[in-house]
Amino acid sequence: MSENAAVDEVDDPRASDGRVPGRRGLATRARLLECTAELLHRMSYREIKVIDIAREAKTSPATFYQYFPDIESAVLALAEATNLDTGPLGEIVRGESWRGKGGYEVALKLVDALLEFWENHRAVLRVVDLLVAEGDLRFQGIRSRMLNDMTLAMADVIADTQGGGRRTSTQKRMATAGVLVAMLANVTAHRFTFEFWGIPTADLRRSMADILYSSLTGKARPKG
Amino acid sequence: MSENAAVDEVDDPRASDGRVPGRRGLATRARLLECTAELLHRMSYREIKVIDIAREAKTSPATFYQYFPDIESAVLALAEATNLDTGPLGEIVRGESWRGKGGYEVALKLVDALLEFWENHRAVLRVVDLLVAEGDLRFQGIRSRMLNDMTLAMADVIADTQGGGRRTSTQKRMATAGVLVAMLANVTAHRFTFEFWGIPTADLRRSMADILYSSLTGKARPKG
DNA sequence: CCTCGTTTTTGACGGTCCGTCAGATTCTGC
DNA sequence: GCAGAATCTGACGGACCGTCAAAAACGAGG
Repeated sequence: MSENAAVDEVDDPRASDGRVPGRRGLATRARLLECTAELLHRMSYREIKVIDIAREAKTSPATFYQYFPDIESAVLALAEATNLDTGPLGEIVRGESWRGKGGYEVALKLVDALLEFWENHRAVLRVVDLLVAEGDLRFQGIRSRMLNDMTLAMADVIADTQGGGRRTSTQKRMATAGVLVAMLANVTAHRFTFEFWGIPTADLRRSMADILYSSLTGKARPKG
Repeated sequence: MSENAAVDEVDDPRASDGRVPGRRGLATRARLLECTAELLHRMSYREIKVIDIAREAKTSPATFYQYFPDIESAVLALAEATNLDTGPLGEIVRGESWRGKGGYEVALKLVDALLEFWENHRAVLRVVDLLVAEGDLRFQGIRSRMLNDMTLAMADVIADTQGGGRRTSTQKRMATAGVLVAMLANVTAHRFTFEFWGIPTADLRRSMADILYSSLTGKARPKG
């Protein structure tokens, strides 16, 4: 029930009293989202209080509650509003052939694109991951939708390069693709942790490409 | 500074006023930890309040603060106290040969052991992951120590089965091992998410074993 | 078993942030 | 420039926090 309300909230933003906001209201709402994004860059999600957002937006806490039931919902709306389009990543997977010697280059390209994508949306993605970890289904949904395209593309590559669907079921290919995407997303997000631990990003990049290439094509990484 | 205080807290539990607790005090402290663990099974970490733990332990909030500065520290102590020994997992990696046809069986065995390990410590590990995601270095440390053995073991396997250290540097092998461990830990932890998404654990298990096997040995998964 | 110093527990309090509501303020069409 | 709708806000009760001084429980020595 509360979940449905939140979903509606995103599609058709209503004020807390059920009326549809007009120009001014929508502007205020947008300003609140901007300020939320701004604060996410400055401090960690857990530290952000409603009063902080209100102050930043030069308004009062009560106004915040006019548009969002809580901070989580505001961040949800922000994540929906942010352009988290991984289409280009899916296209890298699909658009070039994984067969032959060029395949490994595609793997590297995908890893690089993913690292860049993460860098561009660091602030929002960090919170999305966090709330997914907390088991929030709404954010689980955002994350799934975001990565779905890439996963499907990878499953296709597996079918293409390995037995064309006769040797493994669609479901098994999806499992492998899902595991790979989870790996990529997780390692990318924790790049800093690895560096702190003494593993440079360059090596990480190479390792991810190796694993990707061999798991998708079924062949060992080409030498060199 | 606050971090050092917390580390000391675990090694040598002092009360908030700096004195060392006696028998009765230590018993109370232990009871508080038990109750924290109990609550972690019943409700999500975020929902747990100091007053809940105090009520459960049949004491007052002030008593809680006598032994822990906050809930996070109590959970930290709990995680330290819980036996999170992944030694057996490292031994699976090291103890049997990955060469030849038996190698794939070892991969399956490791994945199974990991799934079981997670199941056994679900409540605590979930919180550890959560707080790592929030960037807490103390929990990062716990997690690293926990998975370290397995990572080193995997790096050794790579050296053993692929070129004996001449073809790749130690650092690169550690990067690959680190990525693999991150993948295993992450997928294992989110098993439920995958199932919700329509991917059964059986397929996940198979995919992880495939990726493990091919990445560690450099060979494609044996047929059958 | 009483006394006294030490350890442990607790009730009570001031503070922060939450979430709500009724009334004040601003807008908009006429 | 007025009526009614839309938007904003000050003020409040409530949950939980973290602290402190004082009460209670303990236990060693007489």
